[in-house]
Amino acid sequence: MRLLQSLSRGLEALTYMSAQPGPVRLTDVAEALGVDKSNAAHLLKTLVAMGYAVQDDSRRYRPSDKLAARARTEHTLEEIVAVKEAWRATLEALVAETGECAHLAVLVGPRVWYIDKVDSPLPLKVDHPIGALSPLHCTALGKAFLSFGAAQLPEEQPAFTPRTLTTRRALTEELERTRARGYSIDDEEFAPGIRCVARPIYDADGAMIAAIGVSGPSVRVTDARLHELGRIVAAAGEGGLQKEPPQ
Amino acid sequence: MRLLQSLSRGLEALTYMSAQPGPVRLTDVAEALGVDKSNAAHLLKTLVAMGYAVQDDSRRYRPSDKLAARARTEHTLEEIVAVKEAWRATLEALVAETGECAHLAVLVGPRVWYIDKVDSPLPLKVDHPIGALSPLHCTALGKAFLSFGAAQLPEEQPAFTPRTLTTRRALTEELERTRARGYSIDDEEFAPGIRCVARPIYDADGAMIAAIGVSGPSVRVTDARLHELGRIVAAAGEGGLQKEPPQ
DNA sequence: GCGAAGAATTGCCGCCATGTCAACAAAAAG
DNA sequence: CTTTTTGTTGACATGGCGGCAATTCTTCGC
Repeated sequence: MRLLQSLSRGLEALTYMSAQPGPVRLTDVAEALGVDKSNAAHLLKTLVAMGYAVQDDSRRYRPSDKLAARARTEHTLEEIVAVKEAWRATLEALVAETGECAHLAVLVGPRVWYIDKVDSPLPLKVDHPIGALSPLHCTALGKAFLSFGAAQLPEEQPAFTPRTLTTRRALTEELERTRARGYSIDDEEFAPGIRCVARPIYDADGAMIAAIGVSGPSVRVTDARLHELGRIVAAAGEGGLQKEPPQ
Repeated sequence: MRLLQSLSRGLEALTYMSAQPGPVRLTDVAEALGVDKSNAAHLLKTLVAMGYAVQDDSRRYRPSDKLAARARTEHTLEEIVAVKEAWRATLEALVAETGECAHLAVLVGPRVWYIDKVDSPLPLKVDHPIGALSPLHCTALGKAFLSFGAAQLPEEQPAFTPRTLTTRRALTEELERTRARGYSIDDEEFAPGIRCVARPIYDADGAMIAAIGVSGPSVRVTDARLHELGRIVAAAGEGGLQKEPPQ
């Protein structure tokens, strides 16, 4: 079996850098790999050009922060916190405009994790606490990830209310409708009396990084109001990040 | 600038695999990269031999699960949420035992991000909301990451109170004391009237993944009480995860 | 501020590692 | 069971690669 030596050596350089506590010099890599420093330079330049390493200001190299994310199809904590901070104003604007509460969530395995929220000022309100986790198949934020992001429909779709969609077929059709609509809907599927809409937030590479949504009690959110909220949420987003995946 | 084509192509194969939802066939990689399938075979065999890809039973390839671990300076969201859920009972036990509030935080760039908390039942209490971010150099949770984790001392250490340590020398000495003690201390350095202690939580590989701490108002937390809280926090932790790095 | 030492970059050249092709083997599909 | 598709392997030609040396840049010590 023939292996490619240049590829092996490049990956060895990457492995070496990953094992070091801090950024490394070019000569360190050359010594560690037992190659000429000009070759080490070519290796490192290639890793940088391909996005697997970065070179900092002091001419040192370290593995790219995107390396893990690239491998796991997941974003770094810093990217997630950056989105949370960038979209805070949009959450506040949504609450100001709609009177209902607004949430932001990320995907964690088969669940969504609420990372920010702005409460409604009204006495009757929805409240998903920051730090809470919810399922994908019966929440608007979760359906956003299933429709527009990398989430996979979990093996089981337990019923939370009489309105929960629990068959693969019903959910697949619902996700098709969601994609066509541009925003997802939870119509009292997760909790009785609560209706929500949500839509994706994409990163600069066009991957879905978060979902943003608005929730209200069903006594206030009529059918017409639900779709109005959906359009408002679909149009919201001026946090300096892309709203839609690039063509 | 000359890049190494074999290395580029190998990394392109890795990137392609990372972007696919499931394992890929050899011919998929060959088509995606526009190379002959025998070359794709050599590329993939090399990635497998170097530990960056694995081949499953159906002759398909996917990025190695260790890819992220090999290169990462960060944990996945699932690992973080697993820690949060595993340590919830410990937070509650700490509050029951001490009467003060307890927090859990992760490292995000040059800050800590509060991901869980249990409030003190007393009317005078500390409250860092879940989702809040705080600096490293003047919080107990942050100092835990600086002492026991991968955090680097930021370039600037602004004063938040008259007690904030703001020189590199003073902070380096404080972090040495913290390592010797086994828990970190914030002695009204971040906010007047608030004292905190914290200690690291490690993952199975011995990397620090989170910090857990207890905070109280200084009118209640005397010098002696502060160290007592430190010892309690240092001894806490029965969430099924390691408390200390492996030898 | 300057000179020395160390680190990094760049151009060149020889050669062997690599890419392609074709034949063959194995697995999947009908 | 047969056909098609996918994967493997050996051979060959060549251009991509590795090392060397010169040059440039950065850091360090005085």
